[in-house]
Amino acid sequence: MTAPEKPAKKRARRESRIEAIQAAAEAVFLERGYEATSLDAVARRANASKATIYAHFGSKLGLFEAIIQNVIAQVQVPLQAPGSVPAAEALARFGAGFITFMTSPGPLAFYRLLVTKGTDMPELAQLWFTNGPRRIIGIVGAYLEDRTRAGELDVPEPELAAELFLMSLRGTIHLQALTGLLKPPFDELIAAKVRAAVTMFLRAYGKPPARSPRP
Amino acid sequence: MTAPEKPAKKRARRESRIEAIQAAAEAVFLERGYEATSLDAVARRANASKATIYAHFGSKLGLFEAIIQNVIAQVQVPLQAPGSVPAAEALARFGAGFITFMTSPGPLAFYRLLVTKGTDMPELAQLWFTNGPRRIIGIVGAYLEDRTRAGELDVPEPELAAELFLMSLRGTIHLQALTGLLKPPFDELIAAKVRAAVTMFLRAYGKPPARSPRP
DNA sequence: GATTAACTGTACTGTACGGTTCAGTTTATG
DNA sequence: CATAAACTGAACCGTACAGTACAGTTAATC
Repeated sequence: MTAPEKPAKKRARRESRIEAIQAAAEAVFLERGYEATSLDAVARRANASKATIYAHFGSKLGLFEAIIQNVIAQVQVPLQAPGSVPAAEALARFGAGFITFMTSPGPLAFYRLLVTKGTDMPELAQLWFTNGPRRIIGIVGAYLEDRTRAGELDVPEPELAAELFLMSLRGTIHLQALTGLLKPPFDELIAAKVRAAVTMFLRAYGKPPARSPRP
Repeated sequence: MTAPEKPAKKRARRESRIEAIQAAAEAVFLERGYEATSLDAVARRANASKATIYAHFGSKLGLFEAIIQNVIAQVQVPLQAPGSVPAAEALARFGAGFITFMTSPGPLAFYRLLVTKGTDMPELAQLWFTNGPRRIIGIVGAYLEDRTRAGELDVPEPELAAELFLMSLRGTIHLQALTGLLKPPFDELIAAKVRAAVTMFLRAYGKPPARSPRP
């Protein structure tokens, strides 16, 4: 067996083309959805030719799956690691970060894609769920557990409580943003909703500073 | 002007054809999505001809919008009007009814349609939002307000609390069902989640029977 | 039973798109 | 500078589909 020995610059150019195609495809898929996206449009946007697309990705579906995988791998939800702030403040930051992310254009479009094509690609849907929602819930859950151990909160099932807290925020704002009923910016709306959710959460799981301690 | 005087049986037949087409179109649209639905398939399923479809609905988009409107008008979310049961029980029924509905096949498919085409038809999206989420939240909110007045609960902002409660249920189960990661039945999962949400809600807004009254 | 509204079935048009082919060009390699 | 890998651009094939046209049929009306 002779090793193919791919020369460096050839490989670099090749990958730069692949990246250009991926970037263009991501944009078009997110903007128009799977079915409404034509590979001619992708090629045009990438300054590439359809032949190259097919050489690298094999088919429209292949390209799509590569894009999805890529987006999942690259996305980073901005999660403020809480320093030494009160739980109310930390929760508010978690909540605001989460819902702001969920309602921003990219993630909204990605959510639409996943919701429509997810059933055809279970492994990718699973990957998304693990890397996205599950991971975020895990982070907040860990925080709740930590604060419970520290005596600041009293959360018997941190993971479950984290899910309820975060998901309660994915409420009407998300629905309205998804269906285009609400146009950005909705910072004030978000702030109000977060305040309400934190209040409810602390009424349930907080330890009131000095008055009426829970038995 | 001579009044057209539509005779009864002609009109009946006409409307029966329209209904057949609507039923077929609803099924195909829900199952395959807007783009992937062909009017030939709809015609076949309705035992109708494309000409008739176009005579009644004008275009594919026209048919689609009629279907959406029809579904919104006909849907009834099963909301148990709570009799004289404790709030915990009433909330559990509200919650279970809500999430069971949200994760059943028809509503899931409808949600997918709305999420992908909603931005193109703002009036219909608005109609859905008003007749669906907003209405349900209103019903639960009214219940919470009533129980608060009756002294069984202590909910300062009933509408907001209702939203948080219901939306917290639309959590991972809904996400997984949407993306095909979870196949029915998930009654046990739902029951567990509902129990958790009710517990959290009552910790926040309930009046503990005898011990440690809130100030 | 003649008239007519509504419908079916089929064939057709035009177009858009997934995928392929290929001739010619760019660009790194040795 | 000759070679070869990778790419472009454009033409092309087959198919699927929105929408139209129309000839023939069903069925209600008077």
